[in-house]
Amino acid sequence: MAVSSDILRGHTETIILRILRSKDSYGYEITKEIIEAGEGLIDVKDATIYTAFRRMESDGLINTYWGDGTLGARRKYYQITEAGIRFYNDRLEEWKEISRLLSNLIIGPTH
Amino acid sequence: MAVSSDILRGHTETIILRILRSKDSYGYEITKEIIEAGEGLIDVKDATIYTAFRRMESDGLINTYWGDGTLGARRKYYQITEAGIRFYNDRLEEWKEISRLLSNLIIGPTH
DNA sequence: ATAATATATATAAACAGATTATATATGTAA
DNA sequence: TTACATATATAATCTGTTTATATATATTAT
Repeated sequence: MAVSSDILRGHTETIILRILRSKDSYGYEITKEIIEAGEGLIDVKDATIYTAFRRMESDGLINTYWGDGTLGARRKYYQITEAGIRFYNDRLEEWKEISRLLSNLIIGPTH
Repeated sequence: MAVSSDILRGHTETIILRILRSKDSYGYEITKEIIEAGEGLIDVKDATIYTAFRRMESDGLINTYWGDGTLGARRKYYQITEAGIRFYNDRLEEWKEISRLLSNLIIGPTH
């Protein structure tokens, strides 16, 4: 019963960066973390995360390195860059304003 | 200094329906109303509104009629349908949940 | 007068982020 | 040994938004 995928659109990079701000992580873990926090309402496809990674890496928002390949399926870790931190901070401030404006627009003045 | 157009994506129809819930309106007026409520942060192109109208009309969310064409530029008015009201109510409840979850995902547990 | 601007609608083509479908490979539990 | 969870990757497709363009009337400034 997940929500329209357009709802996440434009927030995917911000959410990934928020997670990477506290610790390095990898695609599979980030996907699970978003779905868990979404309480059954938010779904993210793995392909969305991996294509976002490519974009963010070429934009200089994240760096990447391979985890210890000797055990289990190999993990590719991502690390937030200085530019990524700045990008996140901008988007965070933006969200605080935008969420208020969107609520005004969606709920309206009668409520 | 408007925000990424992806932020609005998926909310456009909900916002239009919220406006039409209180009174019939037309494209130009709705566009101005959204931009004004957006306090300089939210921009919507007229083409976005008009293409949304087409979609919503074929989905049965709105009906249309021409305004009095004898004065000024002709206006095409839109009216919300019963299906449109139901659609809006669903999206409104959805937004109340989603905005909370998005805040969790974007701001994180440290704040 | 006439140029500029505001009001008003419409649509084809381009853009871009998300999904679908598919491929590959390892570890673990039944 | 079958099934499932873990783990990454990308080409093709989908879809809502933007860009660009066209058309037409009303008002304001020069």
